[in-house]
Amino acid sequence: MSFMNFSKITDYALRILSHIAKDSEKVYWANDFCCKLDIPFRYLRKLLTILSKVDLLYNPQEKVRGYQLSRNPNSIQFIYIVKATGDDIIEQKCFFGYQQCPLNNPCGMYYKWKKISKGLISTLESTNS
Amino acid sequence: MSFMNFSKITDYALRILSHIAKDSEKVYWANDFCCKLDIPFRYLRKLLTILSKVDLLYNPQEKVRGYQLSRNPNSIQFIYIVKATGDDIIEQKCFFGYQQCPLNNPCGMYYKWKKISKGLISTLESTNS
DNA sequence: AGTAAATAATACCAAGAGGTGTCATTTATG
DNA sequence: CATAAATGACACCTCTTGGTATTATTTACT
Repeated sequence: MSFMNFSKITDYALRILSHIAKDSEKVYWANDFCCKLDIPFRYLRKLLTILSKVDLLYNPQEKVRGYQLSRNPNSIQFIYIVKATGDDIIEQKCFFGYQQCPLNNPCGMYYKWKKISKGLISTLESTNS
Repeated sequence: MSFMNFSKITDYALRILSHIAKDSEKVYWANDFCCKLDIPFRYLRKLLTILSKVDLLYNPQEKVRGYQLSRNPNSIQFIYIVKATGDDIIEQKCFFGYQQCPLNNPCGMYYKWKKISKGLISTLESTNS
């Protein structure tokens, strides 16, 4: 059922970081995201913790609440967010789902599929807010 | 975790139908697919029944075992197989996973994403074996 | 007729993703 | 100091997908 879509957690992470990037000086609280970004509150809180741990977000000063981007928004590629939240298996499987092609030579889908996934990856690499 | 990949059932269906297309005159049995296509036998059997019901496969003569394509392989687009096995939600969500864009105007990702998914869809539509 | 092989139908099981509840900890503020 | 608000940690629940087991039915073959 999930096809050409990111997992929920990746979607949510992209929403959050894009939202923060709009005003990267501000310190955000969980409440700031909850309603606007349509993410269940408890799940959001869990996700924010995860994003802090992979160093995408941080608490701006020790012992102060809230979140900010951990670096310049222009330096955070979408591909990094996607990988950080688990969707890191791009290109690993062939079109037919085999871990490695059971044929000796690439099948007819190989180049078509390669082209599509390359296009997506380059888009994710070139996008940062 | 599932990103730029079809669901298992779609993968399997594509494997099966592509395999049959190699010799569309032959009558295939479940056993013919099992090992070659790396699909668990019980699951394969269930899937074959599904593919019969959506009219991709059929039992060639009433009261005869086995499966054949229900039509000319050249007329079965990959997109049809993908949709028949449930992965039919292409293009329905925006890049950020919203069911509909919460902005009034398309966001910056809209056209990039559209381009990618259009590319995939046209590939699936133009591929039939 | 009897048996084996293939399929249908159905229920069940397992794992992972998405989501919730609860409690403890930390800091700001009165 | 006491309280409220925000966060962290952790256990737990639910739903879907992928996969298995069981039984019944149908047909070919002897």
